[in-house]
Amino acid sequence: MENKLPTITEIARRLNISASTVSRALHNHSSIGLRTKMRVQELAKELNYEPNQTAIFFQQRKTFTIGVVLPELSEAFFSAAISGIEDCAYKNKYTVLMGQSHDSEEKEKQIIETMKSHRVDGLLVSIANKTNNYDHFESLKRYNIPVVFFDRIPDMPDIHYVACNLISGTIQAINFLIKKGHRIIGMLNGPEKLAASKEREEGYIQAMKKNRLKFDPTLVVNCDLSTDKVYAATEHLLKLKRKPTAIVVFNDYVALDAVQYARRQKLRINKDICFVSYANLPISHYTAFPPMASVEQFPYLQGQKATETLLELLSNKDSGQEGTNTYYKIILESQLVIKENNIADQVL
Amino acid sequence: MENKLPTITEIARRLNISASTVSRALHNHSSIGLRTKMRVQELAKELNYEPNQTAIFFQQRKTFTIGVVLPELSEAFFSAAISGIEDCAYKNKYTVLMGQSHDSEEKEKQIIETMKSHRVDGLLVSIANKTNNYDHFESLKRYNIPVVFFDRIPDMPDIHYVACNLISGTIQAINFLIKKGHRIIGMLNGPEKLAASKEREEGYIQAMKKNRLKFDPTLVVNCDLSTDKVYAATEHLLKLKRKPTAIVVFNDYVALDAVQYARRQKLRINKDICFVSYANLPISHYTAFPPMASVEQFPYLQGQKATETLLELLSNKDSGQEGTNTYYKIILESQLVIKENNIADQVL
DNA sequence: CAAACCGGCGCAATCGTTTGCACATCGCTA
DNA sequence: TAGCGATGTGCAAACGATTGCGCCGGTTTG
Repeated sequence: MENKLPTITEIARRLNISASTVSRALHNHSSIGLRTKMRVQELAKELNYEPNQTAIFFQQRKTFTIGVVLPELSEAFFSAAISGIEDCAYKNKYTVLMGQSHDSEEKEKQIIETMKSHRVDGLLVSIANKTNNYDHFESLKRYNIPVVFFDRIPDMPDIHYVACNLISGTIQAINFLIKKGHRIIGMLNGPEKLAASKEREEGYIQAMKKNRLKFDPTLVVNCDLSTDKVYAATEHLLKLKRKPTAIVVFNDYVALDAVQYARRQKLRINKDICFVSYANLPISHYTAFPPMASVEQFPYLQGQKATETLLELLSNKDSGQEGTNTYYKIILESQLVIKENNIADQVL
Repeated sequence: MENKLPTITEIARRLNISASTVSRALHNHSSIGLRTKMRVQELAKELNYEPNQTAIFFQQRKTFTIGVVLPELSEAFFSAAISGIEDCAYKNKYTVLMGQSHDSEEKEKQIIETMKSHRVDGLLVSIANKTNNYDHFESLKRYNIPVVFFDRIPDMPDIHYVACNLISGTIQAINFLIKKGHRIIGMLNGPEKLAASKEREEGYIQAMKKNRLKFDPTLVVNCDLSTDKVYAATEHLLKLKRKPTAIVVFNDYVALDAVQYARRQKLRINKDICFVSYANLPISHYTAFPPMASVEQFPYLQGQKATETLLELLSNKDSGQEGTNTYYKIILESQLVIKENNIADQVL
């Protein structure tokens, strides 16, 4: 029953020709006679021949596989991103090898090792929260394995990346709040060293300046994104003497927790306190107190663009012209989405 | 700059010994002298040697890769499942190749082909909604590539699978509703041919019987899960002469839409009409009108169990004893989770 | 008529690793 | 001194596909 997969040699044996002829026949090589081609292709189909990719990978030093390393598959942002990655890779006949770092630097390193030994052609990486040391990426460079970072970008020179410009989105968000009459606006930001956090703060500062409002650093708090810390950070903001009437929150999940906290304090959402956040997750449609607006970061698109970029790097590499020291830095503009039909505004 | 990856042959050349000795030294083979071992391992470390997996895969006819095929990566259920799969695979030194069918049979077939040619050691599959024909799975069997299905199980004999027993969960759900005083209970079910739909209906029927209530088939409607169809199905149920006071809905997402529809009809949720659903998604905590209860299906655990099962099949295969015609049919019990702290019950 | 050419095909090397087997060297025993 | 078992190492085949090169026979060309 052990149905051996047919090989090119087997076909050659049956037809009394050489393996090289079979190979060329299957590739429609011009130097093979029509009769032979036909015979080969017929038998190949009959035997259900399929080339052994592992042999080809080995021989060609190319696996048509890209590795994806990201913190958490079950987070909506990343699952949308990987969906975009997989779709794009699939269209280009690449497959996707996956690993999640769970935000641990150690695991990230190990995954990169595994992927390297699997000889992925290239990597897409969204780095772990806790990663401080970037040696493992440097080593990839030495071995000429291209990497495109997306969303969570390390602070390294000479890298390719795709990211969303959060500055513009943040400015839009602040402008929106100011137009609504808010003057004291807090920011519940993520971990300080994330570029994403820095951009949010940068946007915040710029927007305040443009609106001729004073930038008050005490209104910006950083925290990691665990529920406890979010509660604490929200508490901190709400207990300030200059108490904000609106808070811009790191993302929709965090906003849910912040809202939760505020409600426990008997604050009326959208009256006593307003929230604006990032991500624009579809679930917000259904939540009791969605943020008034959310900055869309287009994860699917980011995944897609990152994949396209990587594939381009790979094709340049194949065609020999590698030395080009240009680095792709692709910035998507974020986009503030204002929520209509806020359920909380409706009658129960 | 083109830093060639070091090979076993390179190490052998430098040390003036043979490649086979190097190979054995690196594997700590007992027949290699201590001195030689040391020298080899030292140089290997110095050169940062890493075995070329593609060569090993090729040689050993084993890739330490499992393929995962599922409908939609960005759905919470599947992203949790794949998270479990990846974690479990990683622990056992396997990597995960991914493909999403987007519920298309055609794409599912193509992905299976790709994975076959990538020589994955085995597959984990949750089948596409629209898959009717199972030939592509039969062919895997012929080639002795083990498959473990999870969650969405095809109606085939002699397969391995991991699934959640929804009957018990459904019975719990109905019992819960009956205890709350409901007598006319509707069911908004998924596509008829899904085993998951059948189980829900089966549970519904059993629960009604046990409670000595008449089973009224008109109270059960099937629909695909698009928003439009859900609206239509909800409308249908709510316009019945024997109008239900509670509805058991296919999953939390669908429940959100059903709730949406009911509210547009000015129905008061949890008063005029109650909902119970499946999945127990964390977002339900934050939604305005979460179902009163939800049947947890443990996606992460399912992924994990499915992976463990597959790995066991693989290790049996390696140790030669394949013929065993036993099929793993692993059933997890689902679990009704009753939502406390229903936001809708609270004061705005 | 010889030379050049070309279509059609096979030979053999290559990729990096593993592994069965043979071989050499050693000390030890009978 | 022959024989033996360890011990340590190398040889070579194998995995399946690709590809540069060369060979053979036939046709065209000068």
